[in-house]
Amino acid sequence: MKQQLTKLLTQAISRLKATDKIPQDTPVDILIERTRDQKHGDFASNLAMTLTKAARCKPRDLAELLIAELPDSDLVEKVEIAGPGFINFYLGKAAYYATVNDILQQAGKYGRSNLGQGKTVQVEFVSANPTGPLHVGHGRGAAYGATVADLLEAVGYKVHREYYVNDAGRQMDILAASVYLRYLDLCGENINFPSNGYKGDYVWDIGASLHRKHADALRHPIASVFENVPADEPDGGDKETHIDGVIERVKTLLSDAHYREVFDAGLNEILENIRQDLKEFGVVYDEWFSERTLTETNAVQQAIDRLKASDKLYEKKGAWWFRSTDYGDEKDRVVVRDNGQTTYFASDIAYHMNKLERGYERVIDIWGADHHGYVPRVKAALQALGDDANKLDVLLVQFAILYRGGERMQMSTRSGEFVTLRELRHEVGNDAARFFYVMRKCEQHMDFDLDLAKSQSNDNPVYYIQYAHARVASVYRQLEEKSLQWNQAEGSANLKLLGEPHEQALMVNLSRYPEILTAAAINHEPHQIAHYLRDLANDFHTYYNAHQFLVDEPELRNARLNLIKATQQVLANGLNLLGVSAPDSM
RNA sequence: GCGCCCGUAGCUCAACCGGAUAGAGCACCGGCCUUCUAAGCCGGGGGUUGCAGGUUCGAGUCCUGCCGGGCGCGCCA
Repeated sequence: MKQQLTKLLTQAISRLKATDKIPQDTPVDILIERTRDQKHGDFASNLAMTLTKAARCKPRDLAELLIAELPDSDLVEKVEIAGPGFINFYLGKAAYYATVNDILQQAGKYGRSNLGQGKTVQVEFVSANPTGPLHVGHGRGAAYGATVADLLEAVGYKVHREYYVNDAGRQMDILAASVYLRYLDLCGENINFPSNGYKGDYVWDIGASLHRKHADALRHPIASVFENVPADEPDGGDKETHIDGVIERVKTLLSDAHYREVFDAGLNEILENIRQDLKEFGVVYDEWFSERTLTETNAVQQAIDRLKASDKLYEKKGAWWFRSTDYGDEKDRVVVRDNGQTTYFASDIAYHMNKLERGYERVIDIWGADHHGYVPRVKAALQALGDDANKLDVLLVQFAILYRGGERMQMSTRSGEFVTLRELRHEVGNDAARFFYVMRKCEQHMDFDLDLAKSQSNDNPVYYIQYAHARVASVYRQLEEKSLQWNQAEGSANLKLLGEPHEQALMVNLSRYPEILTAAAINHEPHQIAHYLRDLANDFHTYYNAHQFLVDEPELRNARLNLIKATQQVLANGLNLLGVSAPDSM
């Protein structure tokens, strides 16, 4: 509808330009908005006000000129000037009857578009280190990322969903060492577990499966594992150097193959756990991209060489630094340490280079907000490599802070004291969790009160929306029990009988859905869908209470059945985009 | 100290590239089940949009400076 009105205004403008009422070269950006208040009609444009200066004319006078040049349209019933110079459009009822028919015809496709024209976009999200189960913080990234991806797909982009697996680096070595120590414990060794190791129960489990498979074959005396290792923190030492020392010893004692086996036991079990967890949450990926393959295929070295060749790196104190300050970063960043090892950042440069080499026209990274300082250096690297950094969008998701009993809960993976995503899902359900996570803008901090979500789950807006969907299904069950049938054609022919204010309001809201979906997709704002659905459900419940649908007159009955079927369809479409089920009974 | 995000009703949040009288839910008060599911509906009270300036026809929204909260500032990942 917006598009059609825009077309009308465009024609009016060009006619005014032709008569020099408006200078020919005036740039015109037509903005049409839904009105907030029915008194102002259905749509409004501020065009006359924005063109005031160029036309040297009062807004209201200009608005009058515009309206005079507006072509006729059967869509528009009335046009008025209001306030400081708004042009208000009042649509004829036929426009809304058409909406109901559209919805029933297009069904699951209603609201979708081809705005993206099949352009490829990669969405990378969650990408949590496989050092432990996903916690509730990751859950927000998962729900948000999955929905953003689905939204983009709904408006015509070709979407590739990807999880970047950090299966290399020090954190993974710490995990491997932790697993090995738990294994030794099960072999009967007496372990003083490092304060910086991973202490979660899942590490015990992995150690146990290792022990089931190898029995004592990988066992070494604990004394040799801690031989010459610097003291741990409780003993007056440093926990970082202590754990690094332990890792060194474990690597020395075990053969490469055995170390790799311990390492992979941890990695694979945790990754499988994450994969399953996300799948149950309705989050699936096209690709799990391994950081390790970047090293193995020499991609990291190639990226470094490329930067070196164009003088974007320099050597200082034995390390190689990237000149990210040349691109606006706060300081230069190390890519190769003085010990010869490449940094995580080096892998990330190679990874992002790889993303663009794969030909995506747009790349979206969804990160936790704590990584925001990282954005400038990644964009800097892309620029330095001669890529277009504007192809990359980094969306930062603020933390979800979990409260239980009014107390803020710790979410440290290392300590093993955290609420997992799985626990949350089991506690409040997948639907509620998915919905809650995307109810707020991603840059909003989120307070997630577990007690509230659990004890008052009936007040959860997701049930309110699902209930509206189920109620429609129930009406159709009643219809069947009364041995009546829904005649859609008859309903369609009698939509003009839907003159009640509740019916009008419902139809107006149904017609908004495509606009909401478009806006939510291009702005990466799933919460717009969530709020819209709440609104639509409200319109339906109000209507439901005010009027009987299964009336005796078949014309009116079928018209109403068409309307509520259309409503149910839009509710289902929206819920589906959010990864929330649309049940037929509750 | 520097950088990024946030500050809107008692609480949690909306407000469509700046638009008309800033809106919902929860909580609170009062009504509605003999009729398609009361997980619902109707009505009510609730606001100096953190503070102070600025930009303009118009500012919750943009700019500057403060105040308050979160996060980040490693040859960790």
